[in-house]
Amino acid sequence: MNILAELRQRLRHALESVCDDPDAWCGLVKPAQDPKFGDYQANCAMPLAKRLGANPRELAAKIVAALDIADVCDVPEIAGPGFINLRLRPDFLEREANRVCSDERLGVPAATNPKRIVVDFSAPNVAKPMHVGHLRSTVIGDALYRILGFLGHHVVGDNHVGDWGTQFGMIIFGYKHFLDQAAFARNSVAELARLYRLVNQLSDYHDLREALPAQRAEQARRRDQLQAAEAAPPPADKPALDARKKELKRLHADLAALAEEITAAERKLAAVEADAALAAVAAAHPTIASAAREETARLHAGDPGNLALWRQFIAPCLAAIQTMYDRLEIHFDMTQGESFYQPFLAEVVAELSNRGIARESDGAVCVFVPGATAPFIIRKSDGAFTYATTDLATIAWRVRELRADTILYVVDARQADHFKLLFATAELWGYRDVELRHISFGTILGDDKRPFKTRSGDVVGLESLLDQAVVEARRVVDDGASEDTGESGTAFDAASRDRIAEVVGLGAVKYADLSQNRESDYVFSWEKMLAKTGDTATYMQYACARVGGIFRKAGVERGDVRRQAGAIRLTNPPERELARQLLRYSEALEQAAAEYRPNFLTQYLFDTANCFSRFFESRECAVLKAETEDLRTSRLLLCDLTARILSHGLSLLGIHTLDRM
RNA sequence: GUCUCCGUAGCUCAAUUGGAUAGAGCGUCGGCCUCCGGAGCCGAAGGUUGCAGGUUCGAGCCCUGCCGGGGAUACCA
Repeated sequence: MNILAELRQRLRHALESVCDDPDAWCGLVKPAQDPKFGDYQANCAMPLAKRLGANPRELAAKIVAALDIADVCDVPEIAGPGFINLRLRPDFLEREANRVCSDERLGVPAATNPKRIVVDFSAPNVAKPMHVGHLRSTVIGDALYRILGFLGHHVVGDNHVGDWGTQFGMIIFGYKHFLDQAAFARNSVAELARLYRLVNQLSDYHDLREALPAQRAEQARRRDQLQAAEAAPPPADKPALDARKKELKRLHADLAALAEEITAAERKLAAVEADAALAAVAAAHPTIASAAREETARLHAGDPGNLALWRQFIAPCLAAIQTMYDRLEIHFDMTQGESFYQPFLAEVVAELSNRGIARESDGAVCVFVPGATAPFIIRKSDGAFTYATTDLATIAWRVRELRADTILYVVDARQADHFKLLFATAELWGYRDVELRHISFGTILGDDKRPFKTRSGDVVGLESLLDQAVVEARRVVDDGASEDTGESGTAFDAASRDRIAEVVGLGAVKYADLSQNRESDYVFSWEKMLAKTGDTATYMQYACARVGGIFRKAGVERGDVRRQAGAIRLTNPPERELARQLLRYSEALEQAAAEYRPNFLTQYLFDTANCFSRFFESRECAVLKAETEDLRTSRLLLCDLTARILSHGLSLLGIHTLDRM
């Protein structure tokens, strides 16, 4: 049972006698902020009284009188300006706890009207190695996929990989001109990545070199402009003075940004020119950028040679990213990249054009969404389609073939504008029944608060991050963190230690990302990623291992305790707190699903492990040395239920637990 | 220029969408293994929620204006 939902339902009935729109108000039942206010609180009396012109405390009393919850709560208290405080009855808590104990679904009801939800996540560019930037989409998307699935929805996980864009033109060009046969034979993916980087670097080189004189001229112009502005006599009145100050500051900032851009360009140029061989290659291919674009165009036009190369490249690239997913245990129901939608693109453009939704502008075919400044370009002036076109075709396909009710795009916040235009265009096109949602997440920043890079300027590879996390975890295991207990680290054989390190290490990385509110940017820190104390997956895993320890010491199988005749009894505060917390699992999942925010679940799990630790350490809650046999069974059941919920909750985040660690 | 997001404890982040005395973790300081696993527990210090107004019973959250910082902004995805 979802207790919160139940209380809302009860309140709704009570409100029927007070107002004519109870549905609008019953949502104002919330978990209490402070234990002294009870377990839940209804905050509806104040705003409702205002609307009805009544006294809020009197209205609260009226609501309480109409409220039929004697079987669930003690008599409600009315506090402060009109809060209705609800305290769950001990016998209700016991009854529910015992019910959940024997419930496969741990008290979480399945959705009564399941939806068909497509979760579009991860979506790396297959031509490039995965890096930390891919972690958020992958991990958050996977968690949402699992949570929504457990809640009973029909979920389709789709990895919309980038397998058809300009990067393949670059690789094809690189393959034709710079291939190292031996390296390709040894490790095709690494060699393709090298070719991509090389062509990219050379294209940049020429572009930057061409742009540099103009940039320098611009820099000089702005410097003069700034000097002139600074030399001008300061205006007398305050507003004008402020405006001038602001203007000067802006000029300074612009100039600094430009200078930085020029420095970066110079550094890139120098990197090529310092390497004689590289400089020679660059000189030999002055039009490399357009040549690469032409290779892309030929591929898109169906050129047999390029298509054959593309096929040859795509398989090992997909296999390479698959090893990453295997390690992270990320599952997709389909991996349908951009290339899949290629046959539908022309039709999308034709239809939107014919229906007057799109029109030509400067040679490109665009949709001008009312209220938006930038156009949504569905065909470039050179005739090529864009990812806008692909995304539209993808919506059509998912609605037609998958009967999607909802499509979630787990994508970086920087693409918010793109999705706004995409969704608006889809609506103009007639897709009004499908719910399209951008599950946006913030950028990973470095210590300098700018998008994350290592000192060398490269992004941190995903694999090395995972490796380091596992190595770190292995070190803790080898140190024998729990050596005092008689279950020391040294008691584990090498295979067990590897397993523990892998579970703990990967759990730490995933949890660090999931416990963050996805909307906010966050500063990447190895320390945080590798942490094993505090609000970490390790903390929950440790709680599970402690439960395992208790049962080992008791010589009892966890499943057996559940099947025995005993029952949970709540005889003191730590037991009660723990039980109440365990009964909230359903609420936590609903909340996480409603906002598509896994951090609500991590928060719940941390609170739960915390409740358990207090229970575990409390002298009044000894399990094995409980005062009576009944109490011992009751507490064993509480331990078992705690571990089941922690374990299950973590599994929905893609994180394993261990019986011992 | 326009649009958009953000500013919370020394640091990294929460805050149940307008609720009661703003919470965690890390770090710092002080207590806990004669007791089921110390990867733990208990406690302390630490805040004018960037600033100034406004809306109301009530504001970190909503409105206005400033200050500061990201991001996006016509043919890369």
